[in-house]
Amino acid sequence: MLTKKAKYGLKAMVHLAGVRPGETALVADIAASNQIPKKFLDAILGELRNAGFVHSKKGKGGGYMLARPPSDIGVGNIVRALDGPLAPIQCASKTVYRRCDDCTDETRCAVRLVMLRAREAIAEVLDKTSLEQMRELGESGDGVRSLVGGKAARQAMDMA
Amino acid sequence: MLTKKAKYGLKAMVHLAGVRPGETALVADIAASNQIPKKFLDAILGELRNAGFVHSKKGKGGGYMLARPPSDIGVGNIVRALDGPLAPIQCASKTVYRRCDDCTDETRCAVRLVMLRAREAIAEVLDKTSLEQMRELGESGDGVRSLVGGKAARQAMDMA
DNA sequence: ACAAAGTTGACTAGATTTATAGAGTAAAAT
DNA sequence: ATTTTACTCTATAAATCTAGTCAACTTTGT
Repeated sequence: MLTKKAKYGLKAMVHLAGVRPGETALVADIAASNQIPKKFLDAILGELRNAGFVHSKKGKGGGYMLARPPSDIGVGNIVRALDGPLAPIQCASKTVYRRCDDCTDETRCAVRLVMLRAREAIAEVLDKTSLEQMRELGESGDGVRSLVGGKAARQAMDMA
Repeated sequence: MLTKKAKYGLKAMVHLAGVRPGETALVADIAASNQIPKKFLDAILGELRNAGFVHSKKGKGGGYMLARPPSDIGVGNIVRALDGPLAPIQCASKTVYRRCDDCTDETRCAVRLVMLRAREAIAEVLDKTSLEQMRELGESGDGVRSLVGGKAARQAMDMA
């Protein structure tokens, strides 16, 4: 299970992917339109800033914006920044591997071997979906006919 | 991330799948050979008993045993019993679905739509692996190679 | 230049869940 | 009755989630 931190963070990133490039969004607005506790979102966006995913600006006209185009940001990496490794257990993680204290022979741990496969499956979805693609999923309203049909819709939006 | 409860529970179930049918295993033995805090394992096995996965017997010669043959027990269902739904967020769960408080239009929530796919991927692995198969993975020792067999799998091993 | 208003950022605190330990109770076998 | 084992209840430390207060910075109005 994702923590609420990651869930809120992903929602905020989708929101930021929806503002016109160069413009900013206020924490208060992101919080209101996504029903996220504002102070919690403050902290979350702070972490995302430290991780280099977003830039912030104080004062009037300030707010948050994406640091890179949403097509360059992988969903999996957002989750990693907020919740840590995708792997169900840390000894099955590729990015932040750490040995289990309770395992003598890791290469024969049945739980780890299954969770390696689960990690692979999760990463296959989350690392191959960009923030832009995730946002398009929500726009089209249906998850099944997804990645191909969304691009034209996005370009239409940008023109408007 | 799985909680330690689920991780320990899975290890205990693998252990139980390894005792000869009809025989029991002691909590103390399971705890010792898997480096699990005994009292915690007590509680975990209690939950697994309430969920119908294992039977227990008190007194001398007592202990725990599987309630069904390990080929009839899905890994996903063990995880569900201990940690709840497999889905990264509850609104993406099929077994224990619950609406998000913070979502107005669920069918257009980008986060949910991505997590539905992640859930599908996780369930594909965990629900199609039986406890018996999981245990066999650990027995063969080079489970990664024999399962996936590819270059990526070998690299994952190398990191460990 | 200065004050005021808007906005992020940092620090503290309480409520809830997770992870662990201890002490003792209940049942079953000998 | 004694021993062996599962089971229950309580308690503590850490992490998660949320709210509140105040500080730091940036623009705008005068």
